[in-house]
Amino acid sequence: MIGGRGINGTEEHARGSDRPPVTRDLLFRRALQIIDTEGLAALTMRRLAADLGVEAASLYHHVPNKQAVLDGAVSVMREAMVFDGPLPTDWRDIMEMVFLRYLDLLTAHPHMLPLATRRVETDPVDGLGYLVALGMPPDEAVALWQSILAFVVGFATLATDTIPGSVDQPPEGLGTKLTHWDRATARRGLRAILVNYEPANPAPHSSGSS
Amino acid sequence: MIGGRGINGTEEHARGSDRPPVTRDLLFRRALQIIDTEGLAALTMRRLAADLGVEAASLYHHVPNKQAVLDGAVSVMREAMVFDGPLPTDWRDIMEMVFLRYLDLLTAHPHMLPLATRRVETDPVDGLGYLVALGMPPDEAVALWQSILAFVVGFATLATDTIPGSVDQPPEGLGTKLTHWDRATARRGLRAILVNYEPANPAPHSSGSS
DNA sequence: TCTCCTCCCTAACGCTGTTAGGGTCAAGGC
DNA sequence: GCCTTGACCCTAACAGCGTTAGGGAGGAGA
Repeated sequence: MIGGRGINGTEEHARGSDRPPVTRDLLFRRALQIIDTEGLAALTMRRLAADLGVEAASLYHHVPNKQAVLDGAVSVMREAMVFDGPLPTDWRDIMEMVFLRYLDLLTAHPHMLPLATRRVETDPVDGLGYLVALGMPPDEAVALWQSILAFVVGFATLATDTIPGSVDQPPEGLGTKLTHWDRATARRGLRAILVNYEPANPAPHSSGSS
Repeated sequence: MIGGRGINGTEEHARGSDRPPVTRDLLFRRALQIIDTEGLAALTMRRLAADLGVEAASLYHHVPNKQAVLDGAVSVMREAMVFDGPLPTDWRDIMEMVFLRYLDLLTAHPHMLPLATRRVETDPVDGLGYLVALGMPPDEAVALWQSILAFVVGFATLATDTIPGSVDQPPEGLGTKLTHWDRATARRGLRAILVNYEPANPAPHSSGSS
């Protein structure tokens, strides 16, 4: 290599016309793409840099360290958590919709799971305020929130981690069923947890995106 | 270093009297110890070897690769999942006890979580047979099993991953509560899922260790 | 005694994240 | 017009990682 940029562009590009300029956002999106298609281990700084037509050290101009890249990828993934259409009126239906969507998001990006569980984001907390607004005592709201989130995260984790054949001696043909994680099972568990909690005044309340 | 073993024992040890001989079992236990006390990243082959008074390459005489070390550490951790005393009679109480114990185990070894969720082990499957023996349809038993396991794994994951301060703008002092994962909340969620399922004949049935 | 086998060693491979230090080019002040 | 500044990227290198090749020391059995 005789100096990357000089190879296919000496001066006809105004600071990079042969390749799109590296930005934080593009960097994060490429990272998510690599993780999704090739797994978490495939994302190295050199690999990501090569994808962007740049050397590894150059990434540190845009980002302090690799962890920032991973966090950025999580943020990009979370962008899909918006709700455009009309929301259901029943608060339990709303909760179910939101968290099933979250489950779908996690299962759509299975390799992102170890990163996604690293922190609870702002947005779900807004939904927590929604529960309190419905008249649910704060302690109750937190308990419900944690329970549902735990169920969804655990379900997504096991659904993507449980590789077929990992269950030794499945009793009586239950093996194939055990490695198949049905969305209907998740919905049922979600409802089971939801019916266990009751807000004081479950009034229809318009809540924005979550 | 001028040759590890030669330093403090030239021939007065019959194949190692100054240090305990390296065995697979000891290797796994040391690995678990390191992970528990210093985190998953601290466990390197060189570090583990140094702990055992040996060089890194020597570990490959006992173990094919690092993954085997991690799997071994998981097995050692799982040894604590035995139940000596008399079991409850109600099948839901049994399930609750077993899975709360599992939750305690996971929270006691927080750094092991990414490894523990990698595969579903044989033992829980035995418990699954117990549900079927109680007259629960296989599909129902699997769904219940998956739901409970998902809840416990998710709860443990979030309880250990949610670092204080990671929640941005917690509404009205709920922040501290959100990062505190109460065991009572877990028990409540567990019951909520359990009451959603019903075996045909919930007869008391002596089940061994799980 | 000789041989085999177990157990450990040194040395090295290619890979990782990260830092230091320098070069090149567009933009902005005079 | 020039000259300086700063954004952006480079090469080179560091220590550490998992892993492999090849060899040496010493107990066990023929």
